[in-house]
Amino acid sequence: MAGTRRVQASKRRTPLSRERVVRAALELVDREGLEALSMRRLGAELGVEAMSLYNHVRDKDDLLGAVTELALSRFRVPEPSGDWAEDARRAAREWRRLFLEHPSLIRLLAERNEPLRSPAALGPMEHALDILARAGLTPREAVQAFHAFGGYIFGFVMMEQGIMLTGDDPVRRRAHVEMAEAVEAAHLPRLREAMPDLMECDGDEQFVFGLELLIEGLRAKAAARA
Amino acid sequence: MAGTRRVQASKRRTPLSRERVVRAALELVDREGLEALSMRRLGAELGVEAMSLYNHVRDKDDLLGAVTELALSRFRVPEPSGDWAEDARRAAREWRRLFLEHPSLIRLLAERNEPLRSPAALGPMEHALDILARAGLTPREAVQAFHAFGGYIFGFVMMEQGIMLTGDDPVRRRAHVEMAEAVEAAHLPRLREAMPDLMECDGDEQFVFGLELLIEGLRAKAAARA
DNA sequence: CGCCGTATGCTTACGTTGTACGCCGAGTAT
DNA sequence: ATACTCGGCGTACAACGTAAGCATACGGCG
Repeated sequence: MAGTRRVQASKRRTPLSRERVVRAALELVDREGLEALSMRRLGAELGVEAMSLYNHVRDKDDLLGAVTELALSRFRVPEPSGDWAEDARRAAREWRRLFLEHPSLIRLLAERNEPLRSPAALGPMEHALDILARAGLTPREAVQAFHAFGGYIFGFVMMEQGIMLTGDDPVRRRAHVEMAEAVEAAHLPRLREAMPDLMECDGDEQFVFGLELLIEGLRAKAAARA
Repeated sequence: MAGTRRVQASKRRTPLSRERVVRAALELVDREGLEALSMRRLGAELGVEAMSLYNHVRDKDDLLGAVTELALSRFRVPEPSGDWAEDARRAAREWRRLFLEHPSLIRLLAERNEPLRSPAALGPMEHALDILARAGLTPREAVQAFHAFGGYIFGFVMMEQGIMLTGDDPVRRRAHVEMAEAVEAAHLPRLREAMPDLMECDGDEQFVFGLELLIEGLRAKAAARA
C-alpha cells in the first residue's frame, strides 16, 4: 500500500533537471529574496528532498552562479536607433529594468565576486562596447566608458533599492522623520534645504539625470578631439 | 583553585563594552571578510563567550549596523580647494579610499538596505551637497547630482572589487583565459578588440575617467544655463 | 520475460550558525 | 550583613550546507 503510493507519486513527479532546479531557485529568489533560498526550502518548492538537488548542482555556490546567469540571460538587447546616445540610454534603461525585475541580482553579483565571463553576460557587453565604438571612442576609451557606465548603473540601482529615500513604504517614512530629526539636531544647512528633494525624488528621473551627465561628458570628450 | 583562577581571569579581563565589541568586529571583518564574522568567532577574538556579546548588542543585525556606522565614521572630509570640481574629485577619491580600506563596507551597505541616517553618514552628505551647491546647482539638481555621483562611486568600487578584471591574482588570471576563450568561441568582435584594455586596466585611472565624465557633464549643464 | 548496472532520490548524520534561557559570582545599595 | 542587579557562562535548539550510504526506478541485455 505504502509502496503503491510511493510508486504513483514517483510516476507522477516530473523528473528533476538542472534547468528545473535553477528556474525554481530564481523564481523563489525573485519572490522572497536571497535569504529565502536554502537547499531544503528549494527542495520543498520542487516536492523533493534537499539532497536530491545535489544530483544536478555541485553545491550551493554552483547553484547561485547558475541563478545569476539565468537572470542575466533575461537581458533583452534593445534595437539600435542609429544614434549612439539614444542607444546608450536604451541599453542603460534595459539594465536597470533587469535589476529591478530581479531585485536580488545585484547582491548575487556583489557577493560571489566572480568576474562576468558567462555567455549570458558577454552579449550585452559586446552590445555596449559596440555603442561606444560608434560614438567614436578608441577601444581603450570604450573600455573606460564601459566601466563608467557599468559602475553608474550598478551603483545607482543598488542605492535605489537600499539607501535612497525613494518610495512610500512605512519603513522609508520612518527613515524620513528620523533623518529629518538628525538633520535638525546637527547643523547641516545644505542637507536641510535638500531634504524635500531627497524625499520625493523619483527613481526613474534620477537615473536619467546621471545618465545624461555621462553621455554629455562623453560628447564633450568627442567634441574636444574633433 | 579553579575558582581562584577564574577570579584572576575576570579581574585581568578588561570589561567588555559596546565600543570594544564593535571595534573588534570591524577589525575582524577588515582582516578576514564578512563571512568570518560570527558571534562565536568574535567572542573568541575578545576572549569571551559568544553569548556575552549580547549584553552590548541587541542581535547580529544591530552589530552589523554599528560596524557599518563605525566604518563610515572613518571618512575624512577633504579640505576645500576653492574649485568645486577639484573638491568633487577629492571627495569622490576619499569615498573610494574608504571603500577600499574597508572592503566589506559595500556589502554591508548592500545587504542591510537601511537608508543612511546615521550621524557618521550625514557629515559627508552635507559636504557633497555643499560642493554641488557651490557648482551653481539648485537644491533639486544638487540632489540629482548627488545620486549620480553616489551611484557611480558605489557601483564602480563594487565592480572593481568583484567583476572587473583588474589585478593580477591567479584567480583573475584564470578568468582572463576563460573569458578570452569564450570571446574567441562566439563572434564578438568589439569584445575581442577590447580584451587587452579590459585586462590591463588600472583601477585608479578608470575611476578618474568616469569621474571626469560626470564633472564635465555637470559643467556643460551649468554652462548651458548661463 | 527476467536481470542488472546506473542514475536519481531519500535518510541519516555532522558541524556551524544565531540566539533564547537559566545560572552564578561579583559589585552596590540599603 | 543582606538583597538586588548585572555581566559573563553554559546549555540547548532550530536551521543551515552537505558528506555518506541506502533504496528505488529505468534502459539495455540475455
